[in-house]
Amino acid sequence: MEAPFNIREFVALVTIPPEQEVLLEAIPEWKVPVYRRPAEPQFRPLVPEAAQLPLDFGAGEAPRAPDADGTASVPRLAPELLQTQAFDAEAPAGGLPVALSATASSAGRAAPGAGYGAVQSQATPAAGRAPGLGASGAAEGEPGAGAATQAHYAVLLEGGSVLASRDASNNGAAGGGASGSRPRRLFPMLMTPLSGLRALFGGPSSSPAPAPPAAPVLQSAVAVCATTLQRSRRQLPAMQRGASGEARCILHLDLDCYYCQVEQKRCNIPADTPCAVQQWEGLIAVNYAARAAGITRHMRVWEAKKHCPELQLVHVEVIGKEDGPQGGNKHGEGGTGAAGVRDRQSQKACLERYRSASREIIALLHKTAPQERHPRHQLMCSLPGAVLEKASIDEVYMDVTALVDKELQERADADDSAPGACGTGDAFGWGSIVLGGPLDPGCEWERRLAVGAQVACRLRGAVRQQLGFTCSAGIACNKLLAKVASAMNKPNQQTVVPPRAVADLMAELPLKKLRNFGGKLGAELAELGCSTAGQVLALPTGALEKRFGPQRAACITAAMHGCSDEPVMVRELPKTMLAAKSFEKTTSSAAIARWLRILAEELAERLAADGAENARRPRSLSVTYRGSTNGVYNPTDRSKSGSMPRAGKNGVYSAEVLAEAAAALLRRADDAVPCYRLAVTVGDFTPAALSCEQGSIARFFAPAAACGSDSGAAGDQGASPVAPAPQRHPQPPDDTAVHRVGLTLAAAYRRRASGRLGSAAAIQTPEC
DNA sequence: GGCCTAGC
DNA sequence: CATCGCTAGGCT
Ligand SMILES: Nc1ncnc2c1ncn2[C@H]1C[C@H](O)[C@@H](COP(=O)(O)OP(=O)(O)OP(=O)(O)O)O1
Ligand SMILES: [Mg+2]
Repeated sequence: MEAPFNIREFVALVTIPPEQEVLLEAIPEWKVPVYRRPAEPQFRPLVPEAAQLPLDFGAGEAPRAPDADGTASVPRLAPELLQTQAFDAEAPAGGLPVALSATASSAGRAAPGAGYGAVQSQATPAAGRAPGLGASGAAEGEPGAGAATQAHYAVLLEGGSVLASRDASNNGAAGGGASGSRPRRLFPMLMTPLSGLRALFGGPSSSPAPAPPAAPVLQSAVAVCATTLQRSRRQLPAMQRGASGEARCILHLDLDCYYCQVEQKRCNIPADTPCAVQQWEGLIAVNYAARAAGITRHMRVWEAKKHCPELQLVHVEVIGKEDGPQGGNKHGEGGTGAAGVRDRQSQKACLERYRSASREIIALLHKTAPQERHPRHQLMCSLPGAVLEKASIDEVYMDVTALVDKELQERADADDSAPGACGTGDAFGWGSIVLGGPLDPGCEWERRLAVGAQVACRLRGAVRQQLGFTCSAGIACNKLLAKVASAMNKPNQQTVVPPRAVADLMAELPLKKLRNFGGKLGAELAELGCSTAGQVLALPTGALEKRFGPQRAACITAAMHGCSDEPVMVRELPKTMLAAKSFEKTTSSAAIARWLRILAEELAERLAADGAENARRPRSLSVTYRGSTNGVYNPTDRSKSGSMPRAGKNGVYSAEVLAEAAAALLRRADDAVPCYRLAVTVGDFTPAALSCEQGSIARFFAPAAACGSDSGAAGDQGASPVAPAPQRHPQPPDDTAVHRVGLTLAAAYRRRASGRLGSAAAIQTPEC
């Protein structure tokens, strides 16, 4: 479990007498080599939902909601800069500085104390859950109300304890014209005292003992840093914002002809020889050399051979004993190309090779762009490195916003004033292709994307060099565009989408290339005469609403613009696991039982490995079958589900038990026979103790209990082939039909909208 | 719980 | 005909 980001553990306090604002201005900013982003200085709250968290650490301050328009009446940032005390050159043991806080109040009443999220919820979904500086971490002795204007400033450190607390009153400190009421705010901070020291006083980073700086100078550096970060995240075009309103940098990585690469590596087939992976008679992956010969996925083997006789074919691994009626789970496979012992009638495909390679890739990505702060590289606040979402067996999304911040901060720290080196990352000779022309280092968003491109390059280099796989990447401000981009230049390339290129990109973009629009939803839009996103946008007003309703219409329109605030979710583990086999029609219950057994064997094996690796076990089990309705083949799968049977002694499931439980579920179906396909699925994982033994031994102790809970009446009927068949006919798309298209899209929007209004914490739930 | 859409 | 095998998520 990742420890959620938590502004807690340490706090140093700063007093900022108003008159010191003048002093601040006297410090030429160019001398403060912090990462500074040019942006217009209007204030908006960073994270509206976070504003409602109990962030106050001044006693008695009540959380305050933002104004109706989502903004809050916070004046300029200037005052937070300044004079410090108790700000040690040594990083305190409890953590690193993560935020600046400033509270001010005018005479007589406590500051409203609105807390603004000190962390971006995008980059750190967990932050929503962190109580921030809850009452528990409250500073002592923050009286809040005073006679004159008071200011309370703090540097918040990780963790939670409050080291000290200090107020500044207008009177006491110095005359300065007092400003009025200033609600408290928090600013994410990108540097620690140490980095600030080095940045300011030029000690080589290896220098053991940097000279302590004058506290005020240091503080202003810290504050400028925070300020610039703050500014850069305000007032973004909708397209660039996440749900939090912050700019993001999103990568989409997609392995090139994935299964082919796995097999070519395994079988030592050179990349430039035409190669395809077959599953029985169909191709499921085709490498680029073979694509050049016109071979495509879903081609039949004979067809492909016709196009390209020298095509190297590799069959996916198959399991299950060939032909014999018993299931002995022997892993067989058909060599590189030709003679393999494989029998479609008795064996099933096994995709474990690709799953396991996928896990390695994910692990490497995770390692290369760590989610946690580097232990030695403590110069940063503990914003997480990257959020990784496994989107399929060969794709990931990564939110590298925090990494980009970090990189830019480090450049600033190093006074690496080589703005020209806003390179697109060419370390490996895999330059990015930038839509709409080269990136402009003068544009902050493009600069950020350039850093994202470098990160992508680094990640691809790691995958290439350490695992031998090439992949392509898209770099953009949201998932939608990043995915479009990653597919635009393949193989082994990456594509950047700067905001200025989006309109042109979308204008011509075929709908099929947009996630969620490749199916029936896209087909319906095609019925309206649209084949590109631009054409959808050109539809007469009301046309979309008429067809899809206002909600879905709004979602569709946003997508057509290239807008999406869908967050990159922390997801690296599968939520369900299934084994499936389709076969020729069978009415034999022995054959069905045998298939169930083979499926269960595979599943049991995978489950054991997963349990050992991830300390979890599934609670639900379901059987999917394809049968007939009214005696005629029905291509629509149906399913029966129940709860998992009890695991064996060591938490390991035996294939027998699994198979029997599946069979019991199937018995509850009256239309499963004749049967054309079976699948067994497990899911609903829950934490479980690690099993100490690997599955082989536990097989001995198969608890006889069949189906765990419900369905005590397992012995119900089996036959009655001609059942009442309550099924409808294949529905013509008339007006009365349920209109299910585009629901996913709309639901995601609603979810985030409610997140903004209600509990921000609910948006992301942790992995089990 | 069961079915549907969308994707790789 | 129904290309296979697999995953995620939505609605009722
Ligand atoms: N319909 C399918 N049935 C079975 N396996 C599939 C299917 N589609 C894709 N796969 C598998 C094989 C692919 O190598 C892998 C990744 O898919 P995908 O990324 O779409 O293509 P690809 O990785 O083969 O080529 P590309 O270079 O275009 O990404 O998933
Ligand atoms: Mg791919």
